[in-house]
Amino acid sequence: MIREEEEEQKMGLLSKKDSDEHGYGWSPLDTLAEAACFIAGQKTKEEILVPPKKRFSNFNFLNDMSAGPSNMSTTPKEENGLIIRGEEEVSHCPIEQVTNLLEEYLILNYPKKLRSSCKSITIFGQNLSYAKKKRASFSNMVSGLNVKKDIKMKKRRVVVAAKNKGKKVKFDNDLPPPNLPEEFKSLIGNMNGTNVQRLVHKSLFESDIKSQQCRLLLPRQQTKSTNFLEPHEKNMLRNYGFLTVPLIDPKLKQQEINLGLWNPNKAKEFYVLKSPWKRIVSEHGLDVDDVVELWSFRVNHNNNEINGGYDNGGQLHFALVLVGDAIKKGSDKEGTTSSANDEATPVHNSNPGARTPTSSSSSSSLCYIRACAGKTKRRVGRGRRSNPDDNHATLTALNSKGRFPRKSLGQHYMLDSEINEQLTAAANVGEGDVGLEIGPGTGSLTNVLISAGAFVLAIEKDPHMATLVSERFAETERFKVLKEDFVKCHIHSHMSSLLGSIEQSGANSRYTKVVANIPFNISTNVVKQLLPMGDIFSDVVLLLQEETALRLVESSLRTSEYRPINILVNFYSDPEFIIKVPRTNFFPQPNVDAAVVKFKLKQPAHYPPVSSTKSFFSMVNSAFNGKRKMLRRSLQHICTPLEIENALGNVGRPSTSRPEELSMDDFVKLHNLIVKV
DNA sequence: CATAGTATTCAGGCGAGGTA
DNA sequence: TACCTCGCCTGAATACTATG
Repeated sequence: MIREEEEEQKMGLLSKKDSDEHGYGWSPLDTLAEAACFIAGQKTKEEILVPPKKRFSNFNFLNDMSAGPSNMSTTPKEENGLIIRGEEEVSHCPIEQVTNLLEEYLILNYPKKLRSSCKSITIFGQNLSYAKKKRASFSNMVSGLNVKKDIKMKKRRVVVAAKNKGKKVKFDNDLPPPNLPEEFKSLIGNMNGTNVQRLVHKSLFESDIKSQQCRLLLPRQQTKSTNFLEPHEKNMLRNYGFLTVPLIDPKLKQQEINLGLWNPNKAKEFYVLKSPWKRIVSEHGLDVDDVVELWSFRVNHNNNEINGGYDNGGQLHFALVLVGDAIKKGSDKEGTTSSANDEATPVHNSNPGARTPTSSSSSSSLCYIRACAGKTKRRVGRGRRSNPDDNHATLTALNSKGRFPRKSLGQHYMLDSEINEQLTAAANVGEGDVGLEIGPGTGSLTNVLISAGAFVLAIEKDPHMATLVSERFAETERFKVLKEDFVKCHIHSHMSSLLGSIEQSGANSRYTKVVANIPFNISTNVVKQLLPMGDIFSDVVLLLQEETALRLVESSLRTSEYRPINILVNFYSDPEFIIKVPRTNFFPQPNVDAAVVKFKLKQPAHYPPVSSTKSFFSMVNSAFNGKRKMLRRSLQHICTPLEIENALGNVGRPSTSRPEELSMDDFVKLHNLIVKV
């Protein structure tokens, strides 16, 4: 037990019984009602008007407000307070007595932990001038009880108040005139930036700097007057809580930052800058009292081609500018200088033809919302049917489960239903086919597969997403989901049981196919696992990292990319590169582009003729283990160098061959010759 | 216009959930 | 399990406003 509580027990203020009695199911409202009963004398709690209220911190004890104190100039709103009505003892009770009684009651009846929860009780009495003087938070009343923690809290507050003295954020427009540094003007001009405006001018506070908090609160007064967001951006923020926006940092380096919204859809919405704000703070050595300005501007204004026809406002960008001493600090950290003395002037296409490398990188890393929203709108414009799995639906589905894509699971959700259709088309999925989907996520691809007439078995590792997708397709009998890790599960037995149940239902399955958007980090493992399953699958269509896709499909002899996986791919399948898929189609956006690859699986009878696939791939792996070694050396554990040289001669290769010089057919022949030996 | 009560603002606290 | 990140909540400071 902590020392404070021991002391309180000695004083008879706290007992374990109290703690148990009030530790559960207690509410500040109950306490206040009971305290009011105590003060009022005879009343029971039920007789006291308790207005419905969520926030309990500002209860006003008002004596007989129905009559209304004669000198009360503004009528308090009932919902703000707990009102004790009509009792003589209260209405005529001197205010100091009310205070004392309240204090006495709470000390006697509630342990410290609970007392500290009703900190702010504003007390009004008939003598209002006295009441105002006496207007102190209850925490201050309690802090006079020699309770260490409360004294400490009080001291801390005094320190904070002293620190902030004189620099409290002004609520009016008493801000210095906007003054965008020349280098920012120039850069924004090069990006064809328009609608340049200062959103926020702010001295940094502890909460903006503290590493635990990782955020910059944007004063509401300043942001609400600027109207810097377009309606669809506001909607996205309200629905999903954040928006990724390209930011020019004080070193003119471009990065992305998340703009968050607190208290969405409530009267008091706040904008905050989130990740990677913490990194910006440390990179620029920002500290309390440093002054920063956040500017916003739009790029690609009226450029429907780039904006996907979504709107004419252009893509939102931010610029973070250091002001005053912060500039020096920032430049000291960087070792460069900057000036910020010019008058702010609007930047309007000062250099329309020029696009800096920064700006081009910006367009390649459009914030996900804009990139994907643009696509959706464009499709609608072409008159295509609206799809239930557009970006909005995908994000809504995630939001409905309170999910954010997990990096540990490599989750990147496809936002473009057209890509899902192309995946399905590549596998030529039709009526009666059986599809295996790995990682269905929100079910956007699943939906396309089912619509194409397939029975779908989905394997989902994330239990939340498995629940989501099973709820979504609860109506259909063509769908089954397994909460398993594909890499570890026995896919053969699952497929057998599914095929069995389909046959029992009287349906005839034509082909079994794999169609999946899999996490990039497990793609090679999945490929290795799937391709040898020509006995159950006819086609495997995967969305892979573009580099992986190219390596699997197009790696040629004598290149550093030529590896055992290429032998495996060609041994078991005929691979085909279908299309490239830009990274902007995913949420969250990965750092690489993707591509659709189709593997037409060979039937086991059509595999290259080797006596044993196990010994064949063992030999291939041994050969590539010593990639720079000649085969006669790296395979000498199988047979003698002379025999290997002879075998290579029979294959038509020089005796000094290295593994990257042999095709899959050459390896097959070599294996068969060595095995014969 | 002065006064005093109410409303608003926002820095800082802190707990919850996610991640390494 | 410790650390990170997020976002709601609290309360002091300040602005607003009704009244005489």
